[in-house]
Amino acid sequence: MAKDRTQLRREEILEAAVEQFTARGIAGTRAADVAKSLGVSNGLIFYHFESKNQLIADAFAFVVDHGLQALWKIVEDDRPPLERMGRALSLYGPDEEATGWRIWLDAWSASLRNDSLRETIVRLNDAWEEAFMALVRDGVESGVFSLTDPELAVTAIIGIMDGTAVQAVVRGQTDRMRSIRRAAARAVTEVLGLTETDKALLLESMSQAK
Amino acid sequence: MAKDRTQLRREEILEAAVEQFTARGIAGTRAADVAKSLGVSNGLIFYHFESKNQLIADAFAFVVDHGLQALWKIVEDDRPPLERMGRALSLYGPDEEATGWRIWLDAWSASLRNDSLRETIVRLNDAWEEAFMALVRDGVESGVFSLTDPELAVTAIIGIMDGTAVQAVVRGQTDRMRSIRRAAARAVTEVLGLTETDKALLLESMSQAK
DNA sequence: CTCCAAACTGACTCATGAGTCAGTGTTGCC
DNA sequence: GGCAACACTGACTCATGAGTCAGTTTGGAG
Repeated sequence: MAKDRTQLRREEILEAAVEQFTARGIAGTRAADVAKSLGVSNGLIFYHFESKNQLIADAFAFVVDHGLQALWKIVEDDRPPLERMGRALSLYGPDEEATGWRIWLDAWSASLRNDSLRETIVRLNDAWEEAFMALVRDGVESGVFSLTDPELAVTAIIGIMDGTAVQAVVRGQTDRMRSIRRAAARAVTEVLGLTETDKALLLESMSQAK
Repeated sequence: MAKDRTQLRREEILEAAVEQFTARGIAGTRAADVAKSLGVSNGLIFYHFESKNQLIADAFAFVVDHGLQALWKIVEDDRPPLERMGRALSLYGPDEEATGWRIWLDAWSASLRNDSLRETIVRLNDAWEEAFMALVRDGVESGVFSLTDPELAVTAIIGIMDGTAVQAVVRGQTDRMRSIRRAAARAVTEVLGLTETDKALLLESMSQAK
């Protein structure tokens, strides 16, 4: 099932759109920006997508699908739970520039007026929850994590990560932000109920680049 | 120091603007909407505010100032720390409809392109951190909270609350949301290291309306 | 009461950007 | 190699909404 010409072009446009959204924000991106960045005509965008709103929704569905593929590769790996958790957390959490997260603040806001985008976001959130839940259960089963209520732990972890991301985007790279980031990482190890050795290990793997 | 005519009008406009932002979103609100809701002319908005961006920034500064006043009233009260924490959390956290939070998702996103708004948001975040820090210290001092690192606890609490708010806005009032909300509230009691009795008390006071 | 400055009006300009469409180029199938 | 069908172009329309401005009203100081 080789992707046909149209399919390839659509994906090219989606990738370019995401790039532009990241750089200019969703509202700040004109259809023409996407076209220009690909060296194609304005009209082509609307040849392949019904409207700008649809392009936005499709673009997010596209990144979400790719992100989730990467996530499941980590979760279903046969490495020890602690390492998988570290990898999942650094995939999820904001990097130093928080570039990847800017787009999500935009998406949250845009989802209030774009139902299909909202559905994509909920799908993403559900998947991450499920993934963290699987990881937490594995860790508890193998005795590395020590906690009583996985759901509570997962909610806390996701909340801490989202919250840190928001701060990271709004505050940028400041001293205050660096200390928040550290505190957040340590709070997660706390939630998981790790031994001191394992805390250090997790922090180590979280601070590594993807 | 009676507020003069101009000052009053400015505040009227700011209030109306916030109302409109909540209902239509920041990007979806036209200067004309604000004017219309007050029954004044379009031009008056620009007589009192230099630009729409400035109106946005000033409107947020306005709600922030009011919110923070309410916050400090709670923090500096002479009630026991547990009760003050409960009150602060229910002031901060999203209510059932999460209406109050929609505007913040918009604000985060808009702050990426509005520096003065960004500064307001950082000021707000700093103030909440300071407030929670004070509450946590008081609670630890009086022996009600049992935790080793206040900064870590505050980062976790704010993260959990922000994260829950994001979910609440995106998911709306669903069953999944209700369970997330419960898990989040309990995760906070966990972070504070409360006794079973105090956990129940805090949950009680958090679930009460403002 | 008079008069001036400040508050206010609303019709206007102007830039912007989504979406259209008539026409051109390209592919690959018969 | 001819001819659909599809991919693509780019100049165009059109709605929208921020911001302007010349003129009008108002309120309060003298």
